[in-house]
Amino acid sequence: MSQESPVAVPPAKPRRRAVSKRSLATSLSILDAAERLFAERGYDGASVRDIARAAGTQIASISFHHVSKETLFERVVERRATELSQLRLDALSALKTHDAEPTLEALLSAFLRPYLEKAGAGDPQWLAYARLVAMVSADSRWHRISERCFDPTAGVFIAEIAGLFPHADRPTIALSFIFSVSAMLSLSTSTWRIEALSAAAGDQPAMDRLADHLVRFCESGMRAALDG
Amino acid sequence: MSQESPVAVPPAKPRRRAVSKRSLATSLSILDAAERLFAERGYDGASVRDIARAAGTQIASISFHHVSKETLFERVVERRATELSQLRLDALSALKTHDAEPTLEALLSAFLRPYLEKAGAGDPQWLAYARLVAMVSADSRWHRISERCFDPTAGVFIAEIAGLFPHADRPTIALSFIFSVSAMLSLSTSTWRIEALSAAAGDQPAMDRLADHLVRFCESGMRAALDG
DNA sequence: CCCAATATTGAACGATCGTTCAAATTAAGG
DNA sequence: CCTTAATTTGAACGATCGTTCAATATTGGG
Repeated sequence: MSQESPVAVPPAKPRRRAVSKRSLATSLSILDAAERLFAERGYDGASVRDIARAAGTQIASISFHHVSKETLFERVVERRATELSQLRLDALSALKTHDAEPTLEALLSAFLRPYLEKAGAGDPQWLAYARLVAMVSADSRWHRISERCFDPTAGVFIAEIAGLFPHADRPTIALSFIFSVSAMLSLSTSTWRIEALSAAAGDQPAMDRLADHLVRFCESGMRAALDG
Repeated sequence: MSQESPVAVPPAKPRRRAVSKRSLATSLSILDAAERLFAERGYDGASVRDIARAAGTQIASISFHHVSKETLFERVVERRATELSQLRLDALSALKTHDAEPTLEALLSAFLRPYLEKAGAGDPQWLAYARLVAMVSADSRWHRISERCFDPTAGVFIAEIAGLFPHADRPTIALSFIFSVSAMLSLSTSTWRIEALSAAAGDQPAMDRLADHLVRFCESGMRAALDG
């Protein structure tokens, strides 16, 4: 309201400075630790103190870099979701350049395989990620994340599948698609994963067999449900 | 160590008394409220205070009737698991009296339909239950519950299916079975359930179509995965 | 009906939760 | 190099967590 001096006030340009390498490393290690602990114990089961300890920082750094626990969770999910969506859409466009009409198996493969390959490479962060997706899909609390991160890409593939089954209505196709996605997620969420998946992690042939099994299951299941 | 009086001590028989009707009602309403809140918010997300308030009792009554939050959770899961297992095994034995060799579709139907019929009857408690099962299956913390409540019955059905596919090895059959179960659970855990399942609850024809769709999907998926 | 076992109540316990703050430290830009 | 914004630190906040306790009320059995 009052001016302390009559001199011309400089436009007060708050110059932005580049982020330091250390700051970026801190922010990243928090995301990694949060991803691991959220996947292990769920959103409410993982405390920001545990996350900070696992990341090797202070709890206050989490608020500084990621605002709050809730936005931290959203950023953890979003980070890999965008990468995974890109891989799926790339696989889809690669399909559409080769053939005029992709097969159902090819479409399902384009959607299902990118994650399985990431998890099969043995990256524990990717193994944890599927459990996060399952949590987000199941909890209405995270409905916003689901809409923003997963639904658009799923919609593209459902539309493609709809082209192959002109006589099937959209809800029926969507239902079959949900069956397929949940079967994929079960590879990471079912407890037996220790003896099957973890043994297959880094073991590419075993992971390939798992992926083949899944694609064959979903392809045939869909065809039976949509042809009738 | 020291005897206060030399008189013969009576054997101190602590006579058991019957539980009052009110006490039983309290214990039940706690189980119901816990089932609803655990399913809505997860184990860590639901507080015993919220559960007590929803049940219309005091928090201390929860400890009195159900020891701790952890055993309360176990009892909530166990209650319907035993009922559901019985329904499934009954359906299986009914199958085996009619035909010498049940079909794959009949086996899957015997396993999958009992829950869908319970949920389809419109009981919100049964609708919530599938979300609990999904939580238990995904969280290694509840591995003990899973082993005790779900694995035995699943093992029986997997053994039956193995009889139909003599050339398929057990792990492959188990994997296909997990795909099927996760597809069934997705009917309750996927967020779209509000508009589809709840609308279908009480609407028997719609629920029947959902169940038919699921059984057809799993039957065909399994056959494709196990025949190859 | 009376007594003892059972059940409910209301309050409190210590522990941990997510968040916030001022002070200290680090590093980028002129 | 020096200034200053960016970042890290350690401590503290109020709120809520699961559990426990003594006191009170209720109920079944003789």
